[in-house]
Amino acid sequence: MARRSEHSQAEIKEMVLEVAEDIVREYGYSALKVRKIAADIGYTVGSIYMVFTNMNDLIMHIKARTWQKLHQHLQNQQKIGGTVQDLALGYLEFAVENEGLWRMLFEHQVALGEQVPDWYLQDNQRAFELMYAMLKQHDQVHADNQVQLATQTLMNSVQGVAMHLLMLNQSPETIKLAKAEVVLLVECFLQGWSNEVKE
Amino acid sequence: MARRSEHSQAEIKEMVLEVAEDIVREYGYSALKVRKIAADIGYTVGSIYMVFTNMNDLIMHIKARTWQKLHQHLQNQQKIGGTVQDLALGYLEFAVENEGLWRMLFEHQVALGEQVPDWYLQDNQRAFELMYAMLKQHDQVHADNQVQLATQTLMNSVQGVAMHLLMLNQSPETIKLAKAEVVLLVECFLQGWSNEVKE
DNA sequence: ACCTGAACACCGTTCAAGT
DNA sequence: ACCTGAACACCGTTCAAGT
Repeated sequence: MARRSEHSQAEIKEMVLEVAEDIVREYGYSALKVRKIAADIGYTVGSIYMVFTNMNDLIMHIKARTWQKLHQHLQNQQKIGGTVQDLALGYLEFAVENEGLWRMLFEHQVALGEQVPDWYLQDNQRAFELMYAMLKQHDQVHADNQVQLATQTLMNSVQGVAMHLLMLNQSPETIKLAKAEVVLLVECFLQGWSNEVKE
Repeated sequence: MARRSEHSQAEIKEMVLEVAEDIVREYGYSALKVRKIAADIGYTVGSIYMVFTNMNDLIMHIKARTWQKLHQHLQNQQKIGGTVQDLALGYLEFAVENEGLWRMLFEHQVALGEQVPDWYLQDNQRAFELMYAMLKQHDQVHADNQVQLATQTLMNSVQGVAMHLLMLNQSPETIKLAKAEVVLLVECFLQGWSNEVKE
């Protein structure tokens, strides 16, 4: 036993992430266990601790990758002439289509008072960049930091609407309701924001 | 051993909820364990299963009580002439002051595809009622179901902003930022909403 | 150097056995 | 009828021992 060297450390790391994501997609975050991951990649538990310091580390990497996937999703569906509303609805769509992974972003939290790693926050922030660019483009009156604040506010709001949807049972009706909320949110917020007086 | 009858079932239930909330407040949801609860109330593990069917049941009751606490908090701080913004900032204030309990509302989720109990949803909804009343009062143009939609949208949005705050480390600066986001959100949303054309 | 798998401490839940 | 506490299955993590 031992010393198989069939896969490099990097390959094992990728395999772990891949099967872990499959588990979360299919059975949800609560079903994610080391032994299950080990069995699925054909190694034993100890191997996972060669490539991740612990479960928390592994989970943070999956969460970071989910933000990357969201960014990708928003980028892919972005067309010329795309609106802020399209972007917000794209976010909601991603959450619905990736329920398990998306819910895990919030079901798992660092312990009270613990720090979130910097590389994680970067991937989190990057998913908001497209919204910043879009607001910036359609606006002349606000300063950069005001656009930044509006971006954060709007994205966090959309997140809140999506969160409420996924806390209930997803159904065609609840999804329709969440979409209506996002549409109303974007519509009202943008109108109010563009009417804001310059300082 | 056994047959102490020092406390009624109802009393034990209340004691369990009380110490469980203390644990979550101080150490967070991840520190909530049956054995710890049992030790804190001076009973053994088995006793907890006399009054709750399982941990999930206990947790759902704590979460329901947190919504009740939020409702209470909003009701208490409501003055004559209070604005929508005051209400939204009151929500944020509650989340900051009750970080552990509030975070648990979202850290704990029912399993993928599982149903949320009805009595829980009722307590959740009730915390939104004050906002509905306030929007209704300051508005003449919208139909009831439109006011309902606006209430959901606004409350979920505030929730999203608060969630983002509590995912990071709470600090005077991040709290100030979250407050600014809530203020901007309410201001812009309300202005846009009141300008909406009647159908 | 890489990987195993037994061992450890801890977890939620059950239930026969005491009073 | 009420409550105990040992037992069970399962969990994340470690690390001496194999190749």
